[in-house]
Amino acid sequence: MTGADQTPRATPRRPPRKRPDAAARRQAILDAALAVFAEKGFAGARMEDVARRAGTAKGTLYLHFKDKAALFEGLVRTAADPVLGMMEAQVAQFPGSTRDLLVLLFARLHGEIICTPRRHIVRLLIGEGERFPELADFYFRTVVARGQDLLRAINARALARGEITSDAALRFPQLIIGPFLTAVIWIDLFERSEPLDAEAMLAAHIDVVLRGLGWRDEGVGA
Amino acid sequence: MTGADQTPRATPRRPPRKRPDAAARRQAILDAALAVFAEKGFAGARMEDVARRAGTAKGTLYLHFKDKAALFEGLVRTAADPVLGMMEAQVAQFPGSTRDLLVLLFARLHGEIICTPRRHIVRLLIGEGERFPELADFYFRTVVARGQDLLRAINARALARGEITSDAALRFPQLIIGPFLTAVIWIDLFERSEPLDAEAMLAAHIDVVLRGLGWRDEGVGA
DNA sequence: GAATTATGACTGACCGGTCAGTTTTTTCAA
DNA sequence: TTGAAAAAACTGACCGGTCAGTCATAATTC
Repeated sequence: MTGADQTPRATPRRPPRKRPDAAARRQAILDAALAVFAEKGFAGARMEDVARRAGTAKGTLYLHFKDKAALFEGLVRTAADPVLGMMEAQVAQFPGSTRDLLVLLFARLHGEIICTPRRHIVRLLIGEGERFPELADFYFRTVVARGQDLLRAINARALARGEITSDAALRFPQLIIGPFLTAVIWIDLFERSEPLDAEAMLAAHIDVVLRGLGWRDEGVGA
Repeated sequence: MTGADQTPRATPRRPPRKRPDAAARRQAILDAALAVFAEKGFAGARMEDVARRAGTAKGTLYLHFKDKAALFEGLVRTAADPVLGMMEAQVAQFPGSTRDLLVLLFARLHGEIICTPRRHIVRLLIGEGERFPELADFYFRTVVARGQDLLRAINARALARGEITSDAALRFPQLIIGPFLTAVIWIDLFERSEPLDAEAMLAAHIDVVLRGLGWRDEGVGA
């Protein structure tokens, strides 16, 4: 912290810390919430634990979020939005082959989600989604639908460039994202029982799925 | 329990018992538990609801299961075991092509899991598994490890028959099962937002993945 | 009538959300 | 510049409700 105006410990009633501004505090709450929700699930997470970890009192949480569900929603929104935005931008102006594009995107998914606490959000949503339909709907609109559009765009691009021949992934983008989901789940649940090299698995997935969609190295026109 | 010394005074024909026998009651509890856990999640499920649905009092539950976690464990065990056993038997003596075998297995997964309340167990496990490590370990041993062995056996068989050339699915059985998981999750969470024809998706998956693994229609030897 | 099985009221712990009170920051008149 | 009051931010004890698990009692069986 700021070393200049540190007050001596003589007066215990006086917290020397300056108040963080609203945005910083909100972010601290979200960070704490991610950790606690990830560890305990939605129902099992205690608001008091979130508060303690964020360095605030419980009441303060309710100045920033209406209730527990709103906190969770805020969590999903802030975690997913930047990653998706970045990917959309990259797809929109990627010059190289579709294979290189997929390699890049899965590397992003690996680095930004699988290897970070963000992956817990995915698993959390899966577990709690059915009990909170409005949350599942929100997640569908905010993340899933956008992700599907992204995958469809990639597939349409590959078809147009003559790199692949099958439209299966256009009809079922789930076929592309499935192993990523599996990896997220595996790491959280079974890593202790049997470690998984997610990066190698996703690389194998790209190979298999592209070949399965009729991959030709240079495309039809080149 | 020896058959020789039947109770002298009792009527030889068993009068219809008013109380259901232990096994039937246990099954009734498990059926009720599946419904309630599926709807509310582990933490949200109330033991009293399970009891009411099973037609017993709450205390009776504790005559059959030590606590809530033991009930959940019993649920996982009884739901998964028969399906896996059936599949193992089928794979062990299947005469036809690997494609036909995969079609058959995914049809089973569709009919026995995706289309039944059993699919909720999968989703439940994903959501709650990290909070109950011993449950995740149990599930891994009971279901996941067996499923992997099954998939590896299928892939080894296909390689041996010269039907495919890639060993990717031997190294990562997750690539085969991924879309099935995705389908389970999708149906529970997003069916309302965007319906998914799981059967068609799994059919497309088989096509893509077999082609991706280097499928040859007749195998090398035939 | 003894043994087994079932019951459901009860208990103790837990937790989301509130709010009266406290501390910090801002405002503004002198 | 000052300092006093108003506004804003924060706190945590508390409340109301929930629920897993218990156990004294009752019902059924043999």
